Amino acid sequence: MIETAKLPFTLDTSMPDSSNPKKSKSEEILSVAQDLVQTKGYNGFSYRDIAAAIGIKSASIHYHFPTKGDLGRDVTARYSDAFAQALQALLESTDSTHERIEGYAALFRTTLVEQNRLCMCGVLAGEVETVPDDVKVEVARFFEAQTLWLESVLQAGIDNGEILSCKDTKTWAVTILSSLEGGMLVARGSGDSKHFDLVKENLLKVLFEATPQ
Amino acid sequence: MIETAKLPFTLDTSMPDSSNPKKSKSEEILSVAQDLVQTKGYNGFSYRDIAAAIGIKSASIHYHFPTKGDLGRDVTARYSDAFAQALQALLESTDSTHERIEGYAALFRTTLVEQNRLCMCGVLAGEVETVPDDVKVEVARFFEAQTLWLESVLQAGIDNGEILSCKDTKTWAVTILSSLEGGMLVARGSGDSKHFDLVKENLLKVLFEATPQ
DNA sequence: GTCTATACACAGATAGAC
DNA sequence: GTCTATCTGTGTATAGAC
Repeated sequence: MIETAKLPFTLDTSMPDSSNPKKSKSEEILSVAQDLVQTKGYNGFSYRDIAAAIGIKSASIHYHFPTKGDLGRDVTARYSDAFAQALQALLESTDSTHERIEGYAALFRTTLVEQNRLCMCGVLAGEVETVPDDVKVEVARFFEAQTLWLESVLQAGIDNGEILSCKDTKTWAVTILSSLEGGMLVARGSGDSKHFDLVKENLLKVLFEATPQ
Repeated sequence: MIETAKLPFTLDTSMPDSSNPKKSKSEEILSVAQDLVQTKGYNGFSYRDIAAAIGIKSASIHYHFPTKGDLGRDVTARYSDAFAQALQALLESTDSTHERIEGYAALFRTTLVEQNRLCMCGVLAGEVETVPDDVKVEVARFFEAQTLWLESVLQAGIDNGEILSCKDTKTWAVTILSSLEGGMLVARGSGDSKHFDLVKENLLKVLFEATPQ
């Protein structure tokens, strides 16, 4: 159950018609923009790409998001919010630290394997020098939120004895986040998503099996 | 000594004049292009940026590299070659597996902290869908070369008893590579390179201290 | 090899009709 | 809200003089 946890902001490219419960145009734009950032990067798409994908003209996008910086800021904040929501749901779905970390990794895996995308903020971090300040701030906030969530989960795992190897929750939180981000990147660059699975499995093995010293 | 190992392809922005032993124009262009890819991404710079940095006109770049795809391919291949050279030198500088892995991590750290850049192929992996096929191939080759080198180093460490925790060299090779790539990315996105150090320290601690089961 | 000049497509963005 | 039309800047790339 946890294994199949999905981020609740999957792009519904399969339902472009009116069968959806009337998703607003702004939401539609943000969905497409999110997909484009995650697959092509901030500098790898244009308003015209978004417009073509949803069947309007690029000028219309400016009505909803005056500048690309506005769109970038909003799409990143939305991604962070959706992620935070998924993490909260994950927290409430189980008390098991192992299941929580598994579920956490599964969020990344779903993005990579099922959506064929990367973590949005991982991509943006790679081109952070070229994005507006508003976007930079959102990227930093995302990573901080991720580590804080992981730290609290790890601390709970230490408290209930599930985790023996972790002395510094901050260190392990950053390690988990970095390994998964890097695993996605290497998998993408290698064209083989199995690389991500190797990293994820090894990471959890080490975290839960290592002997405290 | 190993700690301060440097990649031998640092951009010599400090020496733009003729005091250098006559670096060719093509090399100069490649140096600037490398810096730009590592800091802004493939889609985050233009021929004009390179031209401005070395004091010529963008049209002149086309004489050396007809298309941006040509430049992208060559700069990526050059990066891979220089990296491979550094890895070979590292291999010959010590027999200690620990020192080798430390030295390996130091290559990434130097890039991040002293050069204020990311791994070129890490950046390119994030926008791989937008780069020419030639570049894609080079990126994949880079990651494969990295894992192969790490595997051989790990195997030597197993053979001489330095490493006890590693049963599958492929798994650990990809884990090390991914952790360092991700650590760079998270550090960059967070604006705090200490995050990289936490990941690197934890990674080596786990690899060399973990108990075999 | 590097230049000027230029072509051409596309980028983000705005004005005003509907 | 979306359109057409348009502006202005920038992108890659080429031609031909020097």
